[in-house]
Amino acid sequence: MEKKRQPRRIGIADVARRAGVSHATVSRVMNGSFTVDRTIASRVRAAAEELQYHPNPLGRSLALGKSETIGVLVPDLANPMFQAVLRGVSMAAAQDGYRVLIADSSETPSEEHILASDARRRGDGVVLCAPRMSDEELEDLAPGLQPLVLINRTSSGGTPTVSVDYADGIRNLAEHLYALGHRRLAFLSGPENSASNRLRLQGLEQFLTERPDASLQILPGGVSFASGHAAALEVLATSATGVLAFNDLVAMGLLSGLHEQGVTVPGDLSVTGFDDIEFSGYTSPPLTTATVPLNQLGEQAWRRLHALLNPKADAGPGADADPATDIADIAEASGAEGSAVPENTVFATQVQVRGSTGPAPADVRTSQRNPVTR
Amino acid sequence: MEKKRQPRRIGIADVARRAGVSHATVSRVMNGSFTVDRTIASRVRAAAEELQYHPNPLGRSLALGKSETIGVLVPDLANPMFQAVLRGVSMAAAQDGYRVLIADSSETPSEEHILASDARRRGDGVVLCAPRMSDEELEDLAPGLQPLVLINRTSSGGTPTVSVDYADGIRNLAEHLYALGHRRLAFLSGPENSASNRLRLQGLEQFLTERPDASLQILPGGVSFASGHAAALEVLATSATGVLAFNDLVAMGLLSGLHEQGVTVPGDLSVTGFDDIEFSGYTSPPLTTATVPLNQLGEQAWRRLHALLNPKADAGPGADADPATDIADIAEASGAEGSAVPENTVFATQVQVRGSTGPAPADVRTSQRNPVTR
DNA sequence: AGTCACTGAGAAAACGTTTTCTCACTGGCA
DNA sequence: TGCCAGTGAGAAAACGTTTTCTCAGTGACT
Repeated sequence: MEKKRQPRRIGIADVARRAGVSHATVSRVMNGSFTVDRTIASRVRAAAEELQYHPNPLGRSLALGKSETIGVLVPDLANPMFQAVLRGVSMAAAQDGYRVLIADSSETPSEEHILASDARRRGDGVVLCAPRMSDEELEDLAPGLQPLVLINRTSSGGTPTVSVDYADGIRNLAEHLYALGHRRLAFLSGPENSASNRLRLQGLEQFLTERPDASLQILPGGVSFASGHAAALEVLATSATGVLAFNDLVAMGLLSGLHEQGVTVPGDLSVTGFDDIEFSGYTSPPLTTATVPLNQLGEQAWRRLHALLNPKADAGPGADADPATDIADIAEASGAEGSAVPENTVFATQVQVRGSTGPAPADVRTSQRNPVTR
Repeated sequence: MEKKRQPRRIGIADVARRAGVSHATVSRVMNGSFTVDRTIASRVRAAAEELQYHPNPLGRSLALGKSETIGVLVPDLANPMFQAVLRGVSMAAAQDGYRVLIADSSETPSEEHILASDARRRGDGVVLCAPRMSDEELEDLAPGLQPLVLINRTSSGGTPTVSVDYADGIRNLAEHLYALGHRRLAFLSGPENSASNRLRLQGLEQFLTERPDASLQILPGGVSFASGHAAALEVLATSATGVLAFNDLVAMGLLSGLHEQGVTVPGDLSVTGFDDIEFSGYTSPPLTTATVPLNQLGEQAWRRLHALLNPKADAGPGADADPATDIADIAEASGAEGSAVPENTVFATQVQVRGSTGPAPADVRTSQRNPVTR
């Protein structure tokens, strides 16, 4: 029989044999080392070309101790907000020659631990995007995940965080409604253990202290279009004239649900979203929301991670050569003084006024509605 | 000085040493081999637990020759259609314990080659989602990418393809407009080398032969919201009363552009999209479109790839309890005979009538409009 | 002419697993 | 007691690279 026609993919050994040199030399040539004779180098390159040789990334990663791949964990890939963030990370990482491994926990906090660990081990670092796990769990997990960057969540261990000023954003939205005459507001809250939800609540609290004549009712909500849709009746059961939804998705669901109930927006009720996802400008009516630079959020997360992965020239003179000591640098830097560690970045939001908000109705609408039991 | 406090991550060797056994035994225990003594096994497990040992996936992949990771190449992560497909693949793959590496070519066909090859080499297989490269390039590339599954594109080499019946879909949309009285139609076409665009054109051609009294004008378009927006004036320059957009994104852009021009939809002009992306039901007016089961598209792509990766028992009765056998069902269902090679799956679409289409205007609208030069 | 620095390439170790091969040991049976 | 099958675990090869170490060869300088 024949010679077992090429059972396994061609490797560096084949190239070496063909070029009549050693593995080492082939490796040197492929990696652009200039310590190889011109003629030999070109011979190797020719052999590689003829054999269509491409180095196996696995072997390469193992030897190099890095895979130029990072993991990104998101709570739900169906959510446009996370899609946008993921895209921001991916684009920015690609720019620097890195790839992204996606992990979707499907809004299941208990899965996050495993997914994050796995994603981390398969790459050089990981980005946790709005993880839903508890603070304790996050603290436990974070040290083992380094290099790690968090989005919309913080951890004590000096882990870089990229986040959005939700408190300020929702306060501004509330102010916007207040300025339109709304005094009775409702908030469709997000997941219990969502950090960004807590921030929104803080912002609203501040709003309430600043505007004593305003009232706020907090309704249990969710994070999806469906939960917004489902909340329509509950919203109508309140006396609120302005509703702040947890995010655009919820707001859009609410809009849809209200429409089915024959409620006019913003005539009867004003609605705001949050995030300014791509299509929030094209709902009917277009959604008033707080713009979040989602792509930049991802991009910045990558920047941070990249800095962690390449702790290159930033330190002062007399930098030591041992790469392992940068751990010490990191530990040290997290201190108070203005050393190498960057502050956590917080993105500001901007109120984007569209059609879903308008002046508070003049008549007392509540009297016309059935206060649903509860 | 100290003992060089754990410079590298702990490996199988550390566990072996601690448990007083060899690497091999640790490996056996970790992989659930039953050929290990109970007491030793538990000792190993204890050691692994204490050391918080997790096998390095890189080493594992190298030895096993597989990484349980696949690559997915999409033309543009910003496009909700591809997001949905990606999600479908990712969810389904995760169900089977696989991860997804994303590669976004940013609608740059020349990049696809490199990105696809890289993604392929880093994983066990790859899904090419609507690649924009030329047929020749695809034919060249496909053999080197196996195991490979194509979405909305075909290749000669027996590569499984999962696709959408765009021809039928757009024909049905055209019929829908025709039934509403529209006779002069326009098509905002997609990318030149998009296979799905060609299919749409074929479907429209068939429509024209079936409806000799209808006319169609083909306008160069694009794939994005922006291109739809930009095409508004050009559309108005035609005498068309019904416009078929390449996809929902373009249709939404067009809607937006038309709105700015003061054109009423569907009063003055009817508009259709394609794909039924998540938010097309919430534009103003809601978009009439053809529903494409995007998630299923991705899911099915994964099924196919999975079948290629695990060419396991599919023959004969004595069905195993493994739930994965439904792959065989699918293959059988689409094939002529019950053989192992699955036919390409084609998903049907369904016209989703919403608010953006209506009866053709009674008056000859063209006379009221300025025929723009060209 | 002899040493020395230098250049360039091969041998071998390293990365962290899995798996085949090999062999020591145990117990049953003749 | 001696043989044999069977069990279970260690040694070593394999996966495909990169990189350190080593050393042969070359030219220059004293």
